[in-house]
Amino acid sequence: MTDSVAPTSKLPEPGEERRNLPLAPTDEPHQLRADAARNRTLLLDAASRLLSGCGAADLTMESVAAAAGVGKGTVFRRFGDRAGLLIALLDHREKQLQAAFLSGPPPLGPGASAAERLHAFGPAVLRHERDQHALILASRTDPLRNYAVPALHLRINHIAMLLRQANATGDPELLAHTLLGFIDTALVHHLTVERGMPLERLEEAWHHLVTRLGATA
Amino acid sequence: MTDSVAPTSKLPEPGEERRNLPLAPTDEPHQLRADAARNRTLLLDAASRLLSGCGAADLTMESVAAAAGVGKGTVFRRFGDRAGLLIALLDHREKQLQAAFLSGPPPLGPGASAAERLHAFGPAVLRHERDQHALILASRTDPLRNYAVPALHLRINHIAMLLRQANATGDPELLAHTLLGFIDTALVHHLTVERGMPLERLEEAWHHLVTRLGATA
DNA sequence: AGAATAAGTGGACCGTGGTCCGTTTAGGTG
DNA sequence: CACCTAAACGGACCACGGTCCACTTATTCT
Repeated sequence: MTDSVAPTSKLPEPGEERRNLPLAPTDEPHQLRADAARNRTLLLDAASRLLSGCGAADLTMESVAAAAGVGKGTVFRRFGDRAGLLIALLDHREKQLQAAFLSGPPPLGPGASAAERLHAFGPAVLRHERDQHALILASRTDPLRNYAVPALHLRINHIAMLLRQANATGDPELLAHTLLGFIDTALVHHLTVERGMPLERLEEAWHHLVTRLGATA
Repeated sequence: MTDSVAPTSKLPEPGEERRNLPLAPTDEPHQLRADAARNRTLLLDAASRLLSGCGAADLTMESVAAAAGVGKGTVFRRFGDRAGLLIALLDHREKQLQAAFLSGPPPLGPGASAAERLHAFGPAVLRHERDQHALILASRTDPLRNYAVPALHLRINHIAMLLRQANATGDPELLAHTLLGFIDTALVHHLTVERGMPLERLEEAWHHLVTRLGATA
């Protein structure tokens, strides 16, 4: 679980909502000092451990700090804020999914046609997110923050690329946003859990969408 | 400026359903006691006034209570939490938009074809939300909360209805979610403000989407 | 009218996220 | 090795959202 994460971002206060962050491209690739790196994994481990014993909502920054044997200030210095910590936690698990659609076997990975890969993408994400929904939802404090998460960019670019390969009509980037919006954790959770909609219905709708939007003119 | 807010409101909601969440504060129109109703408008007015003097992020519950001349507990009793207050504030302004697409003049309102109304809907919402984005984003603390807001249900049902009228293929409700997802405030703000995308590009993409998804089989 | 009761009120109180700043330490340099 | 600097640390501290509960008041009932 030694993966990188944004060290922090300036926390704005005066104006109003978040400014246009320079969009931390790759996470914190800046090599940390030895003790800092050690504490970082200590913290992530502690958080992960605590998380398996209580809901994400009950995870307090102080308890994580204590469990890791460091001061509270250290947690904030490293992860910026609570959401930052949770996102760092998610980032690690996300990598497995990324590997699957970037370089895994068809139909998700290369080797299948663009259309096939698009069709396979929805269900794959749907299932992946279902397992992580508690963490993901807990990490969404600021609605704009999502768009700063590198993992999302990767998905957008991936889908946009597949759409181009499939010769879809329209704006690939915006179509990608549309498709990803449909399998967004919050929406999916609302529909399946709160509204009791079967997952199959969502998957079917996904295929319909892909067929409609990804079709060649 | 300080707009006096309707004390309360029950909007006729077609297809009212689920209720497994701790009752959204906005939909408790069940007649309040006289003093409570008075304090409610006092609070909304105070909040609105304070908001025009500072960003939504700086609005504290205590300051609203003080400005309205009531205790802090009263604010929470009435609106549940901070998001509830902000949503109540938005709800009032939202009604104008609702009137426009429910009973206003074509092409947004009845009188135009379903397809025309769908095409007109996107730009209308896009503009409406642009004005309110600060408040809207500030009210989005809990990602699932959005789906409990009555205004969203109204939009969903409206779009789904238009899609049916237009004989669109696929699942009308899920298509409605897809379309609305594309014009979600957070996404639009991200694309236009943080990414500098011109609004026209979004509108164009909207028309493309509607054409693609709303088309008769 | 007065009694009964449900609804509303306010502010002390608490927990947690987030900040601040004086202190400590890693690790490079001569 | 001694020294120096930037990075990291920790925990006191603060502000704000949210809860609680003893008290007040509107409304209904007889």
